[in-house]
Amino acid sequence: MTKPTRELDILKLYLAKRGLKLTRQREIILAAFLKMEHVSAEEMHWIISRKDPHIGLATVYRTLKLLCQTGLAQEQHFGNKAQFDNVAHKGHHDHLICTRCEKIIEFENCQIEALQEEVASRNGFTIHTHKLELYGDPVLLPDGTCKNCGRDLTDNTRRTPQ
Amino acid sequence: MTKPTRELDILKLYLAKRGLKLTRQREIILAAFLKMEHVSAEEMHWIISRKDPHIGLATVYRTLKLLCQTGLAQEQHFGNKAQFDNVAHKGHHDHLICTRCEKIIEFENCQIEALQEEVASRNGFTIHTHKLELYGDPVLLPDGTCKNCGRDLTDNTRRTPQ
DNA sequence: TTAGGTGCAAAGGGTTTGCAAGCCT
DNA sequence: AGGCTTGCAAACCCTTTGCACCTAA
Repeated sequence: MTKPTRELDILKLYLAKRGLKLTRQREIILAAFLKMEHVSAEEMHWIISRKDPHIGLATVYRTLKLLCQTGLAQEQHFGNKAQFDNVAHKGHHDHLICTRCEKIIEFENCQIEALQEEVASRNGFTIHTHKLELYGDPVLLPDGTCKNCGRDLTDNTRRTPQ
Repeated sequence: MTKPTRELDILKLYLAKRGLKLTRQREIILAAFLKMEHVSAEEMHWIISRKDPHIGLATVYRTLKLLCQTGLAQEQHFGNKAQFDNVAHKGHHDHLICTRCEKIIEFENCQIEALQEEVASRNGFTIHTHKLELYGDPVLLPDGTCKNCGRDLTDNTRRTPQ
């Protein structure tokens, strides 16, 4: 039904190992998930509704959690909403969040990670995972439009850190 | 009623400037807040219930948000719960979170912050604030007790990153 | 055939809001 | 006195759960 991928194999293996099943819904959700950097459950629900309008939101939640268990996804909370990151494609990364629009830029920086390890070991811990979010004001052009998204942000209020 | 502090002055000024009022509830909550590094709304509600059992949870939420606006507090989300950090006392800091118990260690690291600025400016942003959480496994002693909290953690499951 | 999975709707937990009564200034 | 605040309860939002009906293996 879906074209075979390395990620599908990972999922199949995970399921087989514990007697779980590969369903049509899981295949559809995985395929959609692999096409993006990150999604919230509701976004995913909306996206796959075009493939099959009968898949329930609960199934989306259950499947995205499942993908986290396989290591293909990673859950991140922004405020009170959760996002699921596609780790399979890009590896671990951090987030630079625009405080004026909804844009989220992903990045990675080895030097920062190294310093994190240092802090942790100084405190008697080994890092298992981490989360770094930078909340930034975009540089605006003279006319008040955002250099990044092009919108006029003169009067916008800031998005607060979460 | 409460002993005067620099923080109380900051709050008074903020309120006066926009025609808001200093109430008994706000004084009680601020005084309690200044004694701790961070609190959740429910913890705060419980703590001040000893001073006045009639203060509602909604008032606690409203007041903690107010403290964020004054710059005395900063809201941080851990999973689906929010914590309010006492910025007034310690300045900005990051969190090292034990994945085995509920312990949260606060730290700050200038080198990491400098690298963050670098990442942001490379992407056309100036950092307004940030959030860094390290999720770590504590070093266990030979008998399986945690070097940090002293509890036996042999069989515990991990706390997941949020 | 038989776990395990699904959809739906209801329950949950944390946070916010509407409103009448209460309190600062 | 007038408007900001409060407490209470209901509303909200996102997420999880219970359950009878499906479905992969």
